[in-house]
Amino acid sequence: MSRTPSLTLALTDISGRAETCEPGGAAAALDRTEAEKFASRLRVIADPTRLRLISLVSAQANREACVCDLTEPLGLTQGTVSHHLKILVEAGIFTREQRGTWAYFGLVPGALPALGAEVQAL
Amino acid sequence: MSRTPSLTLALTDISGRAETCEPGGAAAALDRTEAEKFASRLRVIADPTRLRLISLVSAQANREACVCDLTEPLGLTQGTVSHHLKILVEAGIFTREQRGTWAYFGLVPGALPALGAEVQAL
DNA sequence: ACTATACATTGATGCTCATCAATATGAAAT
DNA sequence: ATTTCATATTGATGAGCATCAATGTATAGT
Repeated sequence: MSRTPSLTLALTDISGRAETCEPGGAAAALDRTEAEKFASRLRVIADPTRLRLISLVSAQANREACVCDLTEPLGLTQGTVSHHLKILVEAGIFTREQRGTWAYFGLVPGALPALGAEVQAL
Repeated sequence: MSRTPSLTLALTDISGRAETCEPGGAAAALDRTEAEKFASRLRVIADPTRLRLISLVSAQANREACVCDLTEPLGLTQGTVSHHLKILVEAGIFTREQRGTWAYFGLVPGALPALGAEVQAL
């Protein structure tokens, strides 16, 4: 990161793609590393348990939930749920806030819409 | 499918979700089978090789390509490329048209935008 | 200090799947 | 018919990963 940060890169930099803009929305073909990065981000939500976690938190009243709220409706071990939550947090999809003994997880605003937009831009 | 097909299910039936429409876009939590189906569709594009196939075909002049055009830029075996193309066709993302000895693959219009919209609707 | 609760981590296990080499299918040309 | 080219399929192999049981860590309450 040797360049001075710009204030105008927000919308065009979401995908991490080059700034070329062919008509019709088609950019140049993805190289190996670009494809691997995008695929690994998609793999985060390409899992039934994590999809259910996302929809469970969304359906929650406060838009947040702790592990103990999530382990029972999923029918999975507490350790497994904790594992998936960690993946979602590291992917920037979930936030994690510790309050006393509890850890509350919530959706990062705009994360999933951004991912969906990248799929549509393919 | 015992019901008479309706002409008005188009937009609401894309996701295969129930027709409940809570304010804020949050639907009820996905059950196990719904989540598995959605995840398996996402797994199709959560692969670097298939992402590159999609972008390669998109970048093609005629928006279509045969296997021999794709196997070299990917640096993979012909059998492997054929394998991924089959998965993309079965997922409804690619079309396949046989012309003589060649098989031409192209994008199904609207397939990826629909998938991206479902991600955004999470 | 001790106990109980909430969450994280570790190690092991089994399944899914991407990839290759090899072979099969099928169509076109000579 | 035979050869050649394009694609599909099969079987094997190895890597990634979801899951569990067990254990570790930290916080709150008694």
